[in-house]
Amino acid sequence: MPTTQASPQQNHLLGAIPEAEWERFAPHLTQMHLELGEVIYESGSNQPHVYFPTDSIISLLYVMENGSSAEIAIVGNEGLVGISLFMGGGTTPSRAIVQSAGQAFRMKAQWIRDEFILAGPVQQVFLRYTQALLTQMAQTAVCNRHHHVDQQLCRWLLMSLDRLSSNELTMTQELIANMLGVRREGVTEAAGKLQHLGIIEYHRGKITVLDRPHLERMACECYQVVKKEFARLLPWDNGQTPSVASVDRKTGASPRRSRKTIAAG
Amino acid sequence: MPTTQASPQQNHLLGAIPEAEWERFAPHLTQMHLELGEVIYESGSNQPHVYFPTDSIISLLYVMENGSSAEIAIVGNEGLVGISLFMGGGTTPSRAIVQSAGQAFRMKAQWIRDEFILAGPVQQVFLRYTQALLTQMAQTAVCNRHHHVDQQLCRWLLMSLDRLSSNELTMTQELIANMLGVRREGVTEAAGKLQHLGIIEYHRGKITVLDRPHLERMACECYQVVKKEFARLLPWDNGQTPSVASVDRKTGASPRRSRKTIAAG
DNA sequence: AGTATTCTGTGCGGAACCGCGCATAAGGTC
DNA sequence: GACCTTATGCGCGGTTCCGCACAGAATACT
Repeated sequence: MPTTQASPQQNHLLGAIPEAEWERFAPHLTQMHLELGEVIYESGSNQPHVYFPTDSIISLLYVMENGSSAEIAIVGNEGLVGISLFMGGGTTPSRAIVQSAGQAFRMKAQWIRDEFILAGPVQQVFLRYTQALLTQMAQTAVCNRHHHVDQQLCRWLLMSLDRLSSNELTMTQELIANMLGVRREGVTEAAGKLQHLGIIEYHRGKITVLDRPHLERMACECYQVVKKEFARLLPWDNGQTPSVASVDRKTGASPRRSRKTIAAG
Repeated sequence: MPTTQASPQQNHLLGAIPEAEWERFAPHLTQMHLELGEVIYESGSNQPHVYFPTDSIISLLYVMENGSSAEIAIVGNEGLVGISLFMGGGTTPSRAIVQSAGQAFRMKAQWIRDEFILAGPVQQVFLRYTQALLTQMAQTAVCNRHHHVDQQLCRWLLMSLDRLSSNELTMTQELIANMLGVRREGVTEAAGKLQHLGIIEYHRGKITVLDRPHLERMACECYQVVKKEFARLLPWDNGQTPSVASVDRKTGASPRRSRKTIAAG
């Protein structure tokens, strides 16, 4: 597996860390390749690292006693996995699993804690992200209650798409079903409809989105609510255009600086 | 309406603030009476205060475009309403509404921010609570996905009960239905079953819990998951016995101090 | 006391999903 | 090319919940 060199700033949270803090922060980052299906973090166990995905996607999901599961939230290059480390709990009841293979940077728990305790800009950025994540979870609850599988599939595809640079997902319907917490056949049916409408196209685990605007129209309001809240809370991160430096607004985060890569893991 | 004098420490979060910080903190608290149905906070609007319920209960719920709603989380004397103030966002997409009338203390947004920015024990306590709240939301999402109305009603009754000192709730089935995001008739049916089993008894908006252990057995695992996580994250708050000083564990929170009441609002 | 309002109970048809079993087909492997 | 594994398609009966309509009963109002 080629461990491509990636820039830490491809993760928007890392990209938002001001120069002064970055000097302390960067040396402790290690690049990782994350495999599809890899369990980054198991429910209730101590989490030794915080992960900052660049082109990978990680799902937080809860697995019930009877084995069925449901996705709580999804994390890509806009966020990080491991908030319990700086929030104080150390563990969470959910599992973190790689939903789309790719690169991520990670950092030892202690370094994060040390930086966080300084209560500087890094803390502010992480807390804002935590609130955004909270909104995502809340909206997932609402969506699970009120919306149909068809709409939820659209929302899910869009959220995954936002966290990748391409319009193609590598993901079987079975896995999507596990994330959404529904039957595989339910996803088959919903995906079939979308394919007939010419919105997506898929073959054995490869889903290509052909008509994104249409997909957005078919999704429930939940998608937009979460997206807007992320844009509001993390204004430097304006979704679609990750690597373009954007104007900072009243957050104490300074603009991009020269890029440098970090030793690969 | 009799504005009974209450002690701020009846709120477990306030009760966990160490003496030194308390000196700064307490003078800015004002006691309030909250009416049933009162909207403490409206979706997207700026929130001028943080609320610390003592014997009131506040629900966070999201109201959809079509008017239907779903509860995201529930806050009683174990917590606070208004985390977005110190998390950095200032607003949230959800509404906060009084689900059970009673007393609460509140504090101006700016005072909370000032205290929070000191990054001391108060910050630690609030962040731990935020993580607990996050768990509650996550579990709500799971519960909405997988569990039946019967089980959810049990969970909801238990969670409300935990936040009150009595075993009686003032709450119509219609309101419960709005919280759970289901039909009123669904709640009628579920509640009817519980009544037939002798677990609860209700008459026009008064619900009395007769057999709590049985209720717990009928609830889904979600209730225990959230409860345990609260106990772990907020160890001074051991549920059932609010006003008993308990051993502190590695949280920087010191034991109870002499009680004093604050000017009523 | 009489009336209005609110809360709860019930029934019916329909929609969305579930669990299960099995058929088909697309790729990988040798 | 033959085989095996994996992904997707489809059908069937059953359950849960929805939307709607309406009836009875308890409380509030005047």
